Amino acid sequence: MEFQEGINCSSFTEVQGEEMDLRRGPWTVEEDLVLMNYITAHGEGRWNSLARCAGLRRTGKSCRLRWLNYLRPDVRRGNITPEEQLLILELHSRWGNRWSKIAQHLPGRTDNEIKNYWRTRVQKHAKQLKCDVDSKKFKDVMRYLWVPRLVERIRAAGGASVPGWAEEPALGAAKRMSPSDSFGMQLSPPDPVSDGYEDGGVAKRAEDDRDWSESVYDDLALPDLDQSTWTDSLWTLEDIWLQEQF
DNA sequence: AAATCACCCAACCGCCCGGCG
DNA sequence: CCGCCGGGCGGTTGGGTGATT
Repeated sequence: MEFQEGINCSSFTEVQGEEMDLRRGPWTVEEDLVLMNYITAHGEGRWNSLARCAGLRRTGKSCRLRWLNYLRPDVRRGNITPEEQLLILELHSRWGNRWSKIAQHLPGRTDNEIKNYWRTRVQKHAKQLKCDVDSKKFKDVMRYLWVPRLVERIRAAGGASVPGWAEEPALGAAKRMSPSDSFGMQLSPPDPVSDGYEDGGVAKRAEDDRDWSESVYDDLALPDLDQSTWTDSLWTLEDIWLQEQF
């Protein structure tokens, strides 16, 4: 891959651009280097001309995506921490699928990563519950089972698995979302030992994804109640709790 | 050991919006 | 006002990989 940085971009005509067959698919190490070097030297923006001037046979969009989602120096990768999960749950409940907006509150995480997390994990749990992620049923399970459990995991881990950042905002979110410990407990949460959360935070996805939802949901005994009444009462209690807090 | 399955995630696609001539 | 273009966003897809049979 030749590096075209020296070429005057204005002389790099549209015709040449059109004649170049654009590459697609996975990025090579060489392409990554070219892109990083070019952005280091010239900054980002103007992605189409950037792609041309850097000598990359990629669309501007492709370059932008590669930079933002992968090459940017401050990009964090790896498992989503419980703190981050908590924030995602809370912010999604507030803003819906506004992934970029949500990502702004999770430093180093990209909208793409959060979106992937939501689709692969959260929606899967909803599927296991045979309901929609937007349904009351799922929101209740999230709020009264998932969130308290995440809070517990964060506390058990000392609440600082992401030094300097996640501790406060995530627990703040937890406080806003979780009515109270005692309230959570009244709902007879499942035995943590039986559903894969006893490992003290050594997050193995298989354990996270173990089929907890059915047994968990059975514990709630929802089918024995009129569900709308049940959920309505939960929301009411939540409102009361919020009023008490603020 | 091989085949199949399930999952994850990087990358692409299509749409939309705002700026500009 | 209109059309074009760049950029951003959410949705979707397909390859890679690890788990399971």
